[in-house]
Amino acid sequence: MDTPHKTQITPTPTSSLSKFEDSPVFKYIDSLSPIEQAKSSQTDNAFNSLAFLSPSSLFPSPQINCHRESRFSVKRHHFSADLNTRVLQSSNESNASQEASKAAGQSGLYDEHPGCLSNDGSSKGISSDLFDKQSDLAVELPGTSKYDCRSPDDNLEACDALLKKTSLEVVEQERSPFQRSRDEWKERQRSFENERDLRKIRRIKPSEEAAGCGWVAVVSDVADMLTVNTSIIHENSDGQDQRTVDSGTTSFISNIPEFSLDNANNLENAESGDHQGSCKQNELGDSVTDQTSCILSTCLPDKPVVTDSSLKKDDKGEKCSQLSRQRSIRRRCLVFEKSPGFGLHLNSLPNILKGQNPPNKSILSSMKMGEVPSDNGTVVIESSCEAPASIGGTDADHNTPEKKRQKFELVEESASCKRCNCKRSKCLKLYCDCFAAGLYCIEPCSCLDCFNKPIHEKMVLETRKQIESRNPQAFAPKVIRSTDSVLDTWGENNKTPASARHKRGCNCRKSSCLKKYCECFQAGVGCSPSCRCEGCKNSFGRKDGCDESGSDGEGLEACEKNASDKNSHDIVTHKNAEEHRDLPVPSNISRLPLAYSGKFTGSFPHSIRSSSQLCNTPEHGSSESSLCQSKFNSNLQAIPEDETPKVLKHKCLPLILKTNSPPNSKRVSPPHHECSSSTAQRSRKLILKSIPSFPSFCPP
DNA sequence: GAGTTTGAAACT
DNA sequence: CAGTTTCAAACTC
Repeated sequence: MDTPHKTQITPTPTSSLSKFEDSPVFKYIDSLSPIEQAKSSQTDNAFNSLAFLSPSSLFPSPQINCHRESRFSVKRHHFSADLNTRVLQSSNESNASQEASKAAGQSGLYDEHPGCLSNDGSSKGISSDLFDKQSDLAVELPGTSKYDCRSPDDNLEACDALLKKTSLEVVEQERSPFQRSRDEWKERQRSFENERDLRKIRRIKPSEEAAGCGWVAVVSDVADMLTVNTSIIHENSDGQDQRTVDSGTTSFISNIPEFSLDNANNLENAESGDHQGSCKQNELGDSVTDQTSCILSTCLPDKPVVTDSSLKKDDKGEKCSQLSRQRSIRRRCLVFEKSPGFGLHLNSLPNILKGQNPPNKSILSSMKMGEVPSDNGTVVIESSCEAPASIGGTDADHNTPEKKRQKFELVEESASCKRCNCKRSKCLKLYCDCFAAGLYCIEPCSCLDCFNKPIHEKMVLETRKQIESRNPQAFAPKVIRSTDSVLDTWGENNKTPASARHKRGCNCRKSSCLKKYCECFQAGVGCSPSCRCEGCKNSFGRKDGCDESGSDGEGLEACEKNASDKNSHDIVTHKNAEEHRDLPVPSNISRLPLAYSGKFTGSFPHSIRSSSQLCNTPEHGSSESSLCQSKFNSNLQAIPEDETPKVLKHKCLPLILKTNSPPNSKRVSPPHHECSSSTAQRSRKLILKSIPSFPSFCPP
């Protein structure tokens, strides 16, 4: 780093020093310090150090973060203060910051080399360039004697010697105000380091790391910090790992929504390198994972994230396996902060069936119920076959560790399920499931030349905007739960589970709407008049009105009886639709598509529900879940609402709900496998009524 | 796993 | 808006 001094100052150390001492600035500083002239070099060093810092560096202004994440800027301080007070006091603290400094120093890359931070140097780099500069400068300070000396004369050795000499003298003296301020500055810089490291977590990209930017070290530092965070996690006195993240941690977590999967993986990898073999993977692993999951769930701001207690395992062995599973959830979701309404989109339910037949228990158990606000603003209460029972269930049922664990697994799956194999679209078109779902591609994806990654955030956002400009509904849920009025329009006979319908309808010509080529079928909904399909035989409901779902077989005879085949579905009519109304129907929640490009976001409070919260409806016995499994496989019809399309495709069920974002492309509604299976009585139709908790998304 | 089919998305 | 092309998932072998 060249400094002005370098060019302005004469080459000889002596002359430069003397000139410095003669300078007005030096005199001024000197006048402020009781240090005698003889120790001016010390002062000089200090001066040089600080001289390179802009006032804003010392006194960061809020605008530092103004580019992005106002949330962050607000909460950051919280975290900073919290973390710093805890971290800085810990014995590890110095290591973390020192290593961070070291890493930065070794790489020699600061923000003057934005490339190391963000490949595009724009989207992310821009947002926090200022901050990074400040913090980077701060990082340099601690070990900057050499650096400082370099400015005037580039004679490092001379400066070192001088510094040593003067420092020895100064140590004995009363610290000057200037020194005190310097100490304060150092402290502040540590704070910055911490924050900067945290921010860097978000921006590190694998390629950059590979480029030797030393990010591994930084990540490692971050890991340390995250580990420290675990201290914030409280454990039950009984030793059970019932942890909860305190508000501070939560804030922090929510402040780094862009914690990328890659980063997380790197972090994890780096860590596992050291501790591999031991499932101990420690707290860092847990911490990171927990936080990551929190991040996922906290893509919705302003709500505390309660990590599911299931995350904590009783035994380490389980922890290990869990960690490996958790790896899969470390997926960064698109957070379109700049575009109101965008957000984490977990709506796109992953393929539930694919590769998982029958769905595992965890999934099934998690599909208990949920509510989904549909586009039209109605809230669809998702119910499972067990819904009725669950309603009368007890909290105890779902609070068991096992239940929690299942829920967590579900979250993992939901977050990691989506994947694509795009080869030409660069994952920036709706062809890409991940992109369409508002998710970044992750490791499991087999895409080529993928641009749908956090490092290309800007491009992703732009592309998204472009697509939306063409079709504002492009990212809106394709399948919506119809309102009663709409249902009327569609006709009684044509109601599919939950009266859901594909918004645009399908256009099938050869598949007879009996294969997943058909979006309606894939979504588990019947075809509607809006479909232009030919020879529709959609087992969920034909567009001509023939509907197998015909309660209790009424329409079965009239229609082709596919009921017997795997695609036949018993639509369970919920006799007690009213019961659903009694369920805790959060006005702001449910399985909303987490990424929604709509403009309705504003109408929804930012709120997050933890998976446990989401599933706070009494859960049903696993036995029932089992009963439903087989059924579920073949019919996802019970999936009430809006979108289920991807439910069929992926085996993930999102438990993470983001309410404030209205439906994004693929909204996920937990598949409600109806458990009508086991008994005749269960074949009753489940009629899911919408609950007008929300203002209508769609203007009349 | 490779090739084919299919229909949505994108383009003209 | 319709026709065509592109694309990736679904499907088949």
